[in-house]
Amino acid sequence: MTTHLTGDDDQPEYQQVDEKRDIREFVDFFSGERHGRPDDSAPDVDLPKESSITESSINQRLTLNTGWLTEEEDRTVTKPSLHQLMNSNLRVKLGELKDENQNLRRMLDRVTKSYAGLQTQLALLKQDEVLKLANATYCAGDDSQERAMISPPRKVKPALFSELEAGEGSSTIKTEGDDGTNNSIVDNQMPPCHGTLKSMTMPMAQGKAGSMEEDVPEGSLRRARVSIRARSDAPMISDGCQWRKYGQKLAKGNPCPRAYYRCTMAVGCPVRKQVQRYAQDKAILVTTYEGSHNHPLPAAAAALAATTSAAAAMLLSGSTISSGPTPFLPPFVSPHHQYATSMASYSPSSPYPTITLDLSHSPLLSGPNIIHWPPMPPPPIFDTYVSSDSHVLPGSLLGHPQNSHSFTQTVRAAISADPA
DNA sequence: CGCCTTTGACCCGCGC
DNA sequence: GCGCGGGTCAAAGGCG
Ligand SMILES: [Zn+2]
Repeated sequence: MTTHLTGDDDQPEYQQVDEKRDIREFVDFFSGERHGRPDDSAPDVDLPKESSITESSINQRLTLNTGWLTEEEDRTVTKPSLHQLMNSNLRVKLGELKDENQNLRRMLDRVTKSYAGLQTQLALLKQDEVLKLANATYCAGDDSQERAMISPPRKVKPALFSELEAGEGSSTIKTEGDDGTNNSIVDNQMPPCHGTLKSMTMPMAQGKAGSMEEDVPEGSLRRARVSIRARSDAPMISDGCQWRKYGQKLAKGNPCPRAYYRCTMAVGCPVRKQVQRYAQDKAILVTTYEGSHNHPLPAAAAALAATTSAAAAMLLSGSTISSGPTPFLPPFVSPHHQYATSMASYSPSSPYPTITLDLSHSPLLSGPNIIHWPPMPPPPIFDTYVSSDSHVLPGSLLGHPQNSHSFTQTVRAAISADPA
């Protein structure tokens, strides 16, 4: 599991290099989106195939990603006079786009770095935990959770919960408690490196039965919570999993009821999630995930899981270090970072350590309803890069150019709510 | 017909 | 022991 990570030091580096390319494409894509419409229709990225070199390259990439765009442009630019006019316009636009691209690129860079850092931390934590926890609780497969177990009061029973609030502007992830949940599967929280892979590969074999020591003794108690916040109009976030509502209650402090969902993708899947809205700001949706899936997850779900786990890891690592009750930023995230892509905070409110990841300023999040991500994330370009030899999923999140893409997608997807 | 939501009852831990 | 609050169960009904 950690084998890969060991080399983290190096990884990030070339990752970046490779990433730059991807980022560029990525960025371009976004910029187009922004200028155009928020949604799919947006592909209007009207990059002309002007004369610039970069552009051509960009165009190519775009073409790869979304070929149709270019075509459209072609059509539009049929007339000569129009052509000229458009050219100038386009140039201006291009300039703007470039700027934006740069900004976005930087941001992405940071995000990527943060992510890499998280991964590293995760790996380290994992190792530590394994040693420490050896008997304490078993952390077997899951990574994310284990870090969660740092050393909270062990009474917590519920296991891992993560709330996800999607929003355009901000999203927060909280983690609390430790895991100890079961077997290894872990779904949501798993980092791509280990977890995802595992979960994907291993069917539900373990379900509940698999784990022996686990927590079952008390009756299915788990410990570890991760919460994510985002703003979304939709009632629920589309995370790639299928859920069945099994209960609803009014939270005492909140006029808005809290809904309880259970994963129905597999029969015995222990994963649950709760969705809640803020009374004051109904635009904010809080989704809490708990448990580990005992079945393979769709890419989208996996990505989200990875994100969550990363957040959890960050939280734990941070809490361990600073143990401060107040919000803190992970080491790898520069505080001054204007984008403040992710922020973790420790909440004293709950018995367990609670981490909050705040992506609020991340522009990436800003599209409320984007599309549903595809089940498998193989964007054209990336495919060529990665899918050929490595597992698309895990690899992408881990340390490939893709991961930035995946990450982003994850977030966006998370945000994009499902109009259920 | 299968899957899902709804909804009140029920369970359980916790504080008094 | 009691009340409270959070979480879950399961019957009943809805939907495609
Ligand atoms: Zn599941």
